[in-house]
Amino acid sequence: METGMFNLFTGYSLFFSKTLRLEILMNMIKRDVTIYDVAKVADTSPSTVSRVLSDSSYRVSPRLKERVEKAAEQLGYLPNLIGRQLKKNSNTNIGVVIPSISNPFYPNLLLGVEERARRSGNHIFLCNSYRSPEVEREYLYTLYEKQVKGILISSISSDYRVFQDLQNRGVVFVSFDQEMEGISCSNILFDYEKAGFLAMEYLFQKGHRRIGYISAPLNRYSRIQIMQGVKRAVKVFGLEMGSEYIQIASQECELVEESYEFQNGKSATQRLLSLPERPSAILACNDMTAFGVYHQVNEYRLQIPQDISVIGMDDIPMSSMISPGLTSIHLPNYEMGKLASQLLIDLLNNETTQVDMMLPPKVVERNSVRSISIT
Amino acid sequence: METGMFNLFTGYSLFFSKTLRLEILMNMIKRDVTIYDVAKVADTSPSTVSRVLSDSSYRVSPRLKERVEKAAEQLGYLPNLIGRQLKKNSNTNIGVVIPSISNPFYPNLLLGVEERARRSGNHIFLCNSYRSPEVEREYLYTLYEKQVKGILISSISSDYRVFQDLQNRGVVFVSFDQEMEGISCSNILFDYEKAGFLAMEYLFQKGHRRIGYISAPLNRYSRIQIMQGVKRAVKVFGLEMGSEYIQIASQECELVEESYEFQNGKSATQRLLSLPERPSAILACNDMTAFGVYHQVNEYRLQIPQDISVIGMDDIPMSSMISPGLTSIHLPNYEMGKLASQLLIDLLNNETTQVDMMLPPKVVERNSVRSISIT
DNA sequence: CTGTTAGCGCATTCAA
DNA sequence: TTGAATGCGCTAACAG
Repeated sequence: METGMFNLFTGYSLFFSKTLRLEILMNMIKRDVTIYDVAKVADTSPSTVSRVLSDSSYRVSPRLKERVEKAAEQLGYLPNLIGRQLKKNSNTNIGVVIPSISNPFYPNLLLGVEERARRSGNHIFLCNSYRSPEVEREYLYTLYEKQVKGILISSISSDYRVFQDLQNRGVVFVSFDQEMEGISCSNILFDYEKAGFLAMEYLFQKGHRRIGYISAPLNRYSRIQIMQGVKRAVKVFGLEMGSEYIQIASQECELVEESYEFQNGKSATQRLLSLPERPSAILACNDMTAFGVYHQVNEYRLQIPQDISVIGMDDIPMSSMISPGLTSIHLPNYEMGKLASQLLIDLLNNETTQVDMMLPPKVVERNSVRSISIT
Repeated sequence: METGMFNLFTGYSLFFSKTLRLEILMNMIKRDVTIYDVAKVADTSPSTVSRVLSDSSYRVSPRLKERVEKAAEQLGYLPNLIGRQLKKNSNTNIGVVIPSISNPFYPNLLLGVEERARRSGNHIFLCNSYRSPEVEREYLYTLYEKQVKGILISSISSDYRVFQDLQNRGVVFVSFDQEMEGISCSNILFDYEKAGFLAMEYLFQKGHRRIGYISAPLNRYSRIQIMQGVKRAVKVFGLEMGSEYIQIASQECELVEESYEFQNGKSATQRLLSLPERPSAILACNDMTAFGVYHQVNEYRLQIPQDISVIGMDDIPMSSMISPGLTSIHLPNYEMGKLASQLLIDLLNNETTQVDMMLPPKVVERNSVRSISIT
């Protein structure tokens, strides 16, 4: 066994073999092992240990390198990333701020974010704002205090001073699914206008002329855009749809969002089906609302799509499981998550500059729309 | 305007008014403002600033305190929590490790975790293991390196050396939904055995005697427990159910879990409906599987619950939106999230010791089970 | 009550 | 190629 006896200039090693020294050390420390401990065992300096173990590009002789690695292994050394972070003023954490993970729109998106972030060693702070500007604001500042440099956000706030402030402090934002007006940052959006148009076009091509549209309150980017797409389609295809066919929920408490949208779908459908001239098809502003339509149609003892056609938007996983399968406009949220994550990381590394992205929707055809032969 | 002219012992303030000093300072620093900057402006020492701004219990005179707060405000000071963390060797981050957030079982659970964590200033690192032991392992070690002291986990690994190692290093684990065998940590579980029994009991009381049970592969705590509950019910109620009524999927690729479960529900239903003596009711090991049952029953042009009854488990949000509403065994996952979070935080604060919790299921009655009059 | 000082763990400049 | 020294921002002895 190689001993430290020959290392005349290190006090410890003069008397004890390396393994003995190791044991003494390990008994002495209840605290975590640091590069100093590793240095002691490997008979070198902390700086060298740092060079070896933080895979810096710095040259270290193979012999020493090996000694350090062995010592680190023996001691079960794991780096303290907080120390590194304080020193380097950089980290591998990103914040994701969304209204609520319980909205089925987000899990897949988040999966995309995480998948991409993980590949570059990044971790995700998940922040649910619960649709409260105060909670959102609080989270953003805490993230900043935790030195998070990059934040992915689908904001519900309209007070952009917070973002302005944090941007001035160096935080990089990428906004997704919601447009951030009045502030300059990268946006990743679905082309909701096109989505609205596409849905109407699809129905038109299937022979539908009297179409009901059900929307949640027009207080968000997505909803406003869809509405515009719908209106454009009405004009382009020369549909004669009175305003009674456009059901926009009045703004209410949306605390439990999913159930709210389901209810909205139900009640709006009730109104549409009570019209003197029933629509032959209903477009819902999202799938959850479409499920409300399904439910109400069912209560009326009508059949989808025989008696009435339904088309949704978002294409959440459930839409393929329900009977009949819900035809829906697919918004690629997993891809959006990946792109947003990628973009943010690139921005943080100065590998790109601000960009806006627009993701195209596409129709996913299932069994909830029937063809009408035009007479 | 109060000037520093009278503070004879501070070099700076001898010559400049406070506001001037402030401006000079703010121009000089492009970097973040620290307690040293605040101290300079407030004409005091960093330690005093720290005492004031980190709401320590330390007494500081009201006058000085106010001066410090004003200076901090003027400078827009925000604490660097990394510095604090390095010094105190403690933080307010907790890790949550789950198979995949896209499984609709988890979002509400996570919401509970986060809700509770937020109240104590904690942040959530979300880690999806994708059902890969390697990914899980990697995440756990990175969390440790980021000095996360508490981890909530629904583990898919059976190699407990990782947990052992990290526990030795001081990490506190709370396991939820999956039992961690061979390792000593707090567990929060649903009483799946009871849930299985309850479902069967409910069907029995509704007059059902020939019941089909559809399970995913018996490779997890939950599934094994449910199976036992089902078997106990069969015995207790004296049901004569041949093994052909118990459909357990063989172990396959479960990569896209939700769609897998849906498919499993479909194919198992097909087999059950082909039996010479059809079951009058089907119990599915979770709601997603039950949706598969719905789908297949629909393909057979049969009606739920008139022709066949269905009962699920988990009570995911979708179950109340589908038609007919799916009767299901409710497992309180939001509450589980809150409890797990609470427990972990208490453990970290040494305010409690290791405990196991068992959360009771309960039946949520909707419209997918009919009463059979016994002849 | 207030200030001086040291050090948490690490990376890096500088000197050897 | 290696090591000594410094400081990232903060808190907590300790001294006054």
